[in-house]
Amino acid sequence: MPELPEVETVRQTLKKIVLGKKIKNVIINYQRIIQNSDSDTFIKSLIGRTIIDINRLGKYMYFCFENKTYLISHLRMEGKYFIKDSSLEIDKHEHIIFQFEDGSDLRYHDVRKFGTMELKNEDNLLTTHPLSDLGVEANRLDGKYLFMKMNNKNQPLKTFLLDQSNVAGIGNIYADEICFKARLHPLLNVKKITLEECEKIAEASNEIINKAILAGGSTIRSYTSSLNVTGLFQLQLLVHTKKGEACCMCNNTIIKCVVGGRGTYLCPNCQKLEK
DNA sequence: AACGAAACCTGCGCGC
DNA sequence: TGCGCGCAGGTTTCGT
Repeated sequence: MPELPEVETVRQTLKKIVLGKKIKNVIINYQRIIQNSDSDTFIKSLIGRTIIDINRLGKYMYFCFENKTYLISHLRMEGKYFIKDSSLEIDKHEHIIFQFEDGSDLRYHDVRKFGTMELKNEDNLLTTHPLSDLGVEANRLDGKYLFMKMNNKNQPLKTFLLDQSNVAGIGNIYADEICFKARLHPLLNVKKITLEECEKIAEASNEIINKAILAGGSTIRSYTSSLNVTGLFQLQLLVHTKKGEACCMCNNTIIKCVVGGRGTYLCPNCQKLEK
């Protein structure tokens, strides 16, 4: 469940529950989720730590501990967190389990095992990959920034928007919605995009992402939701998942195509390649 | 620099 | 019921 609004929702919900909790033990059932550290080091670094904050940049969430160490977590396609009593049986998809001193667990659940976790310290948190490579947050864009980033690039608009070093936090759902709101074709080459159009893209992104955060993100195609929180922004989606339906602006039929290998929804009448 | 395809994984829905 | 295929909200890597 992972674009900016969904990760932000997880962050806010999780923060209310785990702030101040102290880690008693960590269980790793699938090692590959841990990046740049062996299981032993990972576990030893976390035992005794108290969570004092949870922050987010783009789709990366990070836990802050009292000794100025950090744990970056990326949910990728299907990562979720659950809080459970430590005595409850461990689900086969619960790969990393943080056991707190109060008897509760924070369990990382990931059917496809694509998610990642990485330990950082105060010195390298923001200055090394991945956080050092992120562009501006998808709800804090301005046209001049986008226009500058597009300079000398030769690629489709959607590909540009999905590149996290250009804009942090946009994924496949919101990329489609932003292109539609800006009335631009996802395949439109960024070298043809004007400053004025960049202003429209920035405005569309800021508005859509902020509305989605307020709605708790989107829940599509997922039966269980992280922390039992189900977003409602899918009710406000205008093109994504709407193949065959009527466009809300012009009544033409929404089509589905492929851009950069990703399923892409658009209105061929509102979003024309040639103007 | 840019593209596609493959890789990392599992599960679901579909047509036969 | 079973099987194979395509698809999935992400990112990295590799070959052209």
